[in-house]
Amino acid sequence: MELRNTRQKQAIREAFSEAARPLSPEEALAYAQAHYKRLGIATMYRNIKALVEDGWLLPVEVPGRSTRYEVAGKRHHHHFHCKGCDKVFEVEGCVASSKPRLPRGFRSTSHEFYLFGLCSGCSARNKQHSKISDHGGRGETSVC
Amino acid sequence: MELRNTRQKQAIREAFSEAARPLSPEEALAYAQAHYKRLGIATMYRNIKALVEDGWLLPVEVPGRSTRYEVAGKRHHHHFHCKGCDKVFEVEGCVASSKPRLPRGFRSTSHEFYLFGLCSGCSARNKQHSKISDHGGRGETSVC
DNA sequence: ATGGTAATGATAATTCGTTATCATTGTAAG
DNA sequence: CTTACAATGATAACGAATTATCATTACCAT
Repeated sequence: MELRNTRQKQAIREAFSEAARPLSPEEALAYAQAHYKRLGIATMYRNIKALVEDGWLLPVEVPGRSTRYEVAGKRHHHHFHCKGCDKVFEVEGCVASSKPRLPRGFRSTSHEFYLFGLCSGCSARNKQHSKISDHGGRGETSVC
Repeated sequence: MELRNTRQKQAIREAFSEAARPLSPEEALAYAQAHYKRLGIATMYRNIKALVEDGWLLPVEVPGRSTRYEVAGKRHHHHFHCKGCDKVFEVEGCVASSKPRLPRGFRSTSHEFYLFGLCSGCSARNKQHSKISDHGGRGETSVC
């Protein structure tokens, strides 16, 4: 398997490379169809599965949303989920220092940090059309 | 609606109060049936929905899992998801200080921090029966 | 105690994301 | 150029979580 190099596979890899943010299968389909119009959703699922097994893609599980996928090998980072357009973005840096105290006997092996809010596009759109429901910061976020 | 005080409703509220951790509808059903045996799952879903609307319950969305619910009004905290038993626990304290830098125009309104690993029960069980797959810390967790 | 009706319980139906099926297509080895 | 068969595309099927349906139950104002 995965021995023939099809236009579909190329289009799918290009989609994830270009996007530079985690994509859902449906989102990836839209991006990839810009490269190869007749691409089907089944092929997208099949190839995502294969690319994850190959280690080329990594699943990104967002709370309350379906799984997104991003190209593997990036520096440690976290994710921002836009409530407006439902897109997920990468966030550079990390929530350094502090170490949460776990109850006795608990062993933690990994963690995830998510930010929620409005991306630049939705933030601007929101500001134009209504004055309410925008209580965000200004490029920075206080953590707790 | 929500004007009659049934044994089912009492049992459901007691279940969430006693558990002191976020419960899935199925988990909550098991707890509540200790108080009222003939409780059905449909009633659980109906009441969870009502209690969320009332603000008595809060949804807790865990990456890659179905939604859990916890009683509202608690101090700021985060969650620990046990890979062994799939239960979600509360974690006191927070990942203080640092502020991730967001791209221009992004506005963040909230955040979530998740820890993954093994709870005390699963950790002990794991240590007994096999020596592998436990690379956790000792009650503390380095963040990044 | 009685009765109107909110609430319940069993289960059918729905939704969403994903996987399976299978006839057809097109890559690439010979 | 052929040709085998990996891969695709359309869509059916699936599984899990949740919601809808509806006959029955039981809360509580009277």
